[in-house]
Amino acid sequence: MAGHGTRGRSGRRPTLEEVAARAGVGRGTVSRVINGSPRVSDATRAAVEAAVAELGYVPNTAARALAANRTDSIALVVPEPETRFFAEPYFSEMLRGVGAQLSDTEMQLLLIFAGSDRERRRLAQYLAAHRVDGVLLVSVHADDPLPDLLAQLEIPAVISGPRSERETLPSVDSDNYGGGRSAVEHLIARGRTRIATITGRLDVYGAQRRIDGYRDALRDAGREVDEALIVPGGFTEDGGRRAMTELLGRRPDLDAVFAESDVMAAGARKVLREAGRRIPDDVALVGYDDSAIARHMDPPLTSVRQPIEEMGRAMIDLLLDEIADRRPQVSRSPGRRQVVLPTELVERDSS
Amino acid sequence: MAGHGTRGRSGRRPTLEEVAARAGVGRGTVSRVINGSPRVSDATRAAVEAAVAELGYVPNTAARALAANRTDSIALVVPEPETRFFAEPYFSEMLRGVGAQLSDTEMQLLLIFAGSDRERRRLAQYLAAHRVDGVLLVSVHADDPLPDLLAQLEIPAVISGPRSERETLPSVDSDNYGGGRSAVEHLIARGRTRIATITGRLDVYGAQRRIDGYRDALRDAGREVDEALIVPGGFTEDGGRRAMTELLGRRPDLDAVFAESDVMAAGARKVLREAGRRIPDDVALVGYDDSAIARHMDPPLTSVRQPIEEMGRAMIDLLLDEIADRRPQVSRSPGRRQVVLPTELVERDSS
DNA sequence: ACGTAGTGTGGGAGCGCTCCCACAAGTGAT
DNA sequence: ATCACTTGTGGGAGCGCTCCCACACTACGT
Repeated sequence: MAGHGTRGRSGRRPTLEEVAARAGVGRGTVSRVINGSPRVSDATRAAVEAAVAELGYVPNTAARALAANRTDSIALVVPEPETRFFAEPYFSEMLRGVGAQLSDTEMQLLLIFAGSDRERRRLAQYLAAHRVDGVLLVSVHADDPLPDLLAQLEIPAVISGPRSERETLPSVDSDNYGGGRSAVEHLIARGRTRIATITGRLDVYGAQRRIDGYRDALRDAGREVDEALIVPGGFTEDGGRRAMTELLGRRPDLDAVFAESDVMAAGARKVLREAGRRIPDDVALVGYDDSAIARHMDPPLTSVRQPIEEMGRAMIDLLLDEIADRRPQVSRSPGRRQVVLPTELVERDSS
Repeated sequence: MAGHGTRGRSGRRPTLEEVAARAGVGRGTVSRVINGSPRVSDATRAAVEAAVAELGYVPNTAARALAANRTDSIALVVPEPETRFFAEPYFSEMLRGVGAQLSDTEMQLLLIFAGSDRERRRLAQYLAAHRVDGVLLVSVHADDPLPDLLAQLEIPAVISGPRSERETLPSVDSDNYGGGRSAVEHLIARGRTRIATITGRLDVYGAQRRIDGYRDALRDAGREVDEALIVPGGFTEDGGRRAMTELLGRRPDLDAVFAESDVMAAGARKVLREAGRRIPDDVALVGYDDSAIARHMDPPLTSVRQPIEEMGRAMIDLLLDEIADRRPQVSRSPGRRQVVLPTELVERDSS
């Protein structure tokens, strides 16, 4: 219970200076050992390490940040409200990936909400103060001023879900095109002939890509694309419901629906059920996101899974690269860094 | 585009000293203005504020932390894996509450995962270094050493979901007892006579309280508690399934089930369906958590809603109090601070 | 013998704040 | 006029690091 690497639970914490005294070396040497510099003899290093262990020394981050002018922390900015980001699979899975990848480093993770105006002003202050070494951006709209602000302040940033095909920021995305495509190919393989799609918000790049996948899958299978079978659902359940109603009115003979989110699929399912269509017998249904809703739907919903956790990991990798690149003022980033990760179709009973 | 509160987008940021020079005052005075001390004349304050605005001054957090020996940040510790915490309503809602309440302050939020051993060691280092002013603990098991560590280090902490009825830490909880009670009272009011319950993990205090509520609701209605109608489901879907199967075997004539989580309700629902029981006609079903699963179930599931966002807010309130109380070494906390927030029964079609 | 490179190492300077002591100036009682 | 406060202000000291220059000391050439 006594001392032994704990040294006065309530007393002052030991400083570099004290470790140096204990080890019989200078302050600079201890600093070198702590920071893993190679320019230290083995004997000295061992002595310092012993002193560190005996005193239970832990570096003072604030002092380090002040002296070295870096914070060793990155921020995950959540453009909060009403975003799909807060929905089930995204948030927790991405965080899991981010956390896992970060646990190998000394970096800490800050969570910043930028929903309200107040929060956004606060964020701007925050960034202006350079309180983080880098920023992770998620589900940012095309017209959001945040990326520009970051560029202006020269703060490294990585975005998940690029805003367009010519995203300037390093980005991580899942293969929305491939995801849409695989869903439709699956339906075709199952013998469906009149395949509709309920799309997401058309101002979201990823949603567009899913539609592209839908179109190309049909074309490549030699099918004609019937524009009447493409209806927007805005990523909401209610939107899905309305879209499905619309579709049933336009093309009563459809036999499959690809909803570009599980939530919209849930809405569509209700309408189908009310219309007396059986799933999957009369109409096959495929969703997107592989959320809890999909797993618990009746029947369980076939859905496109995105590797969200991996995306989180990839974002951290990119960001750390970006930060490292900027440290010595030489060698700018070689070029754009865009990562696209594959999706996976999870087949269940709805198709 | 020029200067004007932005001052060299890539140049050094202005310091207190520079603001002081600009305003024609001393360093101390600027510090006082920045920190809202009342001991500054109005004229001086105005001059300083003008200088701050002109230079676009933002305090350097690291320097402040070093000099004042506080970090202005708190950590939310997530004892990651397999926790129910990461499931739908909890994580995002609690974070929303925490974030909202924090946005009124200068405090920043750190997210720390403490799932693996490695992460836990890192966390211990982190706390030993006093890198946060306070800690938010969520879904901690009764035998977790973390609370003791925090006490030893004298780091203020608040726990959500007390570990037992004599939790020593300040805590925030929802009224699990009342929640369980209201679910059962609702079923009684609906004329159900043989009401079973599928419980959570028995080592979780909150789960116990829900069972207490179940028991008391029956007793107070003059019913007898049939122990055979109480089966543990461990908070998993599979557990819910097994428990339901067991229940059907023991008491084929039951006409209502209170599942102490939506996930278990989903498992129970499947078994009921396979057994040919109609919901709610033959068997009424009530869940707990009011998650997406409940909203999207077929039929939509009556469920007990916890005010998770408010819980997050309350946790921050408690923690900030705790931190403030500890600053001047006088006046210890007057006593235990335990907050219990009411739940709400959300009635849907399953009951 | 005398450079001429390395290696290790010590410690001064300084990062940008807060804390607090010293002190000037004003206010009101005696 | 004197004393005792109160109010406002300036600036020294110091928080615990990193950076970097200066200085041994060694090990080779020549």
